[in-house]
Amino acid sequence: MLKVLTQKLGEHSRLSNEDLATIHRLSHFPRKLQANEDLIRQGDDPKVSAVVTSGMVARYHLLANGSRQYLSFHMAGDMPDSQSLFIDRMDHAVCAVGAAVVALVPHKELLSAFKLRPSLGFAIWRETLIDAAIFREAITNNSARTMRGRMGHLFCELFYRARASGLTDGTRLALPISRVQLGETLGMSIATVNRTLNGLRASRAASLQRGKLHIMNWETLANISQFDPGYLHQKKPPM
Amino acid sequence: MLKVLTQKLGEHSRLSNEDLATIHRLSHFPRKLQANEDLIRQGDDPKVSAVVTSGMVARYHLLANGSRQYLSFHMAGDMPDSQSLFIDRMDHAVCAVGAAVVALVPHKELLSAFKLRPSLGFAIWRETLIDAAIFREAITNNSARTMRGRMGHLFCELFYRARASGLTDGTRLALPISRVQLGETLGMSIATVNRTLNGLRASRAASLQRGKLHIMNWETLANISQFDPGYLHQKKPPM
DNA sequence: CGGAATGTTGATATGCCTCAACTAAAGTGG
DNA sequence: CCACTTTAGTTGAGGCATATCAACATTCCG
Repeated sequence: MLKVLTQKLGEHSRLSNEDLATIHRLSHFPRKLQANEDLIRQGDDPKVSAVVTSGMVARYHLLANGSRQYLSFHMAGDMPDSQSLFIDRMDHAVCAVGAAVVALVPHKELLSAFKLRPSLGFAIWRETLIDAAIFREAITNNSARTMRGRMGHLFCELFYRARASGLTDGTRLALPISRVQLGETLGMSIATVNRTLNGLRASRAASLQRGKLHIMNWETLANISQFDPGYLHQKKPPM
Repeated sequence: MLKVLTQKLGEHSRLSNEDLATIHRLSHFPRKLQANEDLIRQGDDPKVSAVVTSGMVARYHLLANGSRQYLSFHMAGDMPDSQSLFIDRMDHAVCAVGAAVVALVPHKELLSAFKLRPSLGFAIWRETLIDAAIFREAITNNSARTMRGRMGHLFCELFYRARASGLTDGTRLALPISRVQLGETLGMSIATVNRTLNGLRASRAASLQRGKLHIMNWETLANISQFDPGYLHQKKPPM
């Protein structure tokens, strides 16, 4: 079940056999999440960290008016709450996007594993730094790009990351996200979400229908959104 | 010279005397930066990490059209390029905002210090996680708040962080940032930067003149921007 | 099959960007 | 130290992109 984690870490870090063995010795408990169910809430102080096993989860800020700002999306192998290892109170929440399964690993075991094998800790530290790079890119995306560019960039990133982990189906990716959520991710109104989606489909770049993202033309989409995968820091680019 | 670092880490982590001694044994070389000078460029692969000694530095993305998206601001004690410890190619640049001095510490020494004393590594890891929390807040700020709220929130955050490190002068803080940079931070045009600044001053909340941020009324400003410092994860809030 | 949630599209209003003209400040060389 | 140049800041007018509102269509789910 933690195979997804070693695979993910392998995308950017070199792990020794000892490191791998240490990971596979960690206890872990599966937890199934329904679509939209919260895994962690803002203000929580969890004693376990989650590794996504299947499906997709998202981080979000809960705003004063009750609406949300989605911050990032996480798929198989990702640790969406790695920060809770070292930070007590959650400053954001994590919920399932569509149905999902996570494996819960006790903080205590992770921390002693890091003390035993620093290189393993460094790999997960690196993973959290890549998370931060993704956040930075989101700042730029939502602040400096057109609506079209924003949406295209999000689609490029999600598809690129999923493809690196072998989660895509040719040119398609399961992305069970609503229009409202897309708007709360990209900082646009629902009406604009729809019109932008229409535009991308009309340009034969990408479409999102019934929870499936279809990349119609990668070149076009990457061009529209100025997508440069460097910030994902993968060892070998799969495209 | 690394005193600023131990003080900063002390804001969120408990360090043993051994940890402190290990930090003070690190070699470090000062580097003076002129206003606007780059410390690191996008694409670099630095072998040293910087600790800000005085002044302020900023991270930014360089965009295709030559303009910038500023991502974060860092003051005394901060490590604006801690990520380069574990990630080879810089996905963003770091420059001085006004004149600044940094202390450069070789990666090799930091890494062996972490292996020797995991708790020290964990403290700096925690620091990078707080950085990530600040990035997340910037996503929300630039995506979900009004122009007024955005600017107010940035001012609150910078002032709050500076105050925690004893870098403020009553209600004033040196913030040698131009209108253009402010616009490239908050995703607004220069004209809007000015009008928003006028609005905040007219509301007697805050003003920015000749590189000095003046918090005229903290309550008002925090209210305007829905500022909640929880995400900064400091042990004891100074206000 | 019925009700609720989600998605779609048009009309209208408005906040922000763009452009432009101007002012103030800072830096430079004689 | 002052004239000159350059850079940064300020403000108004106008147009446009996007939010808002509203009506309706579709899908989902019990």
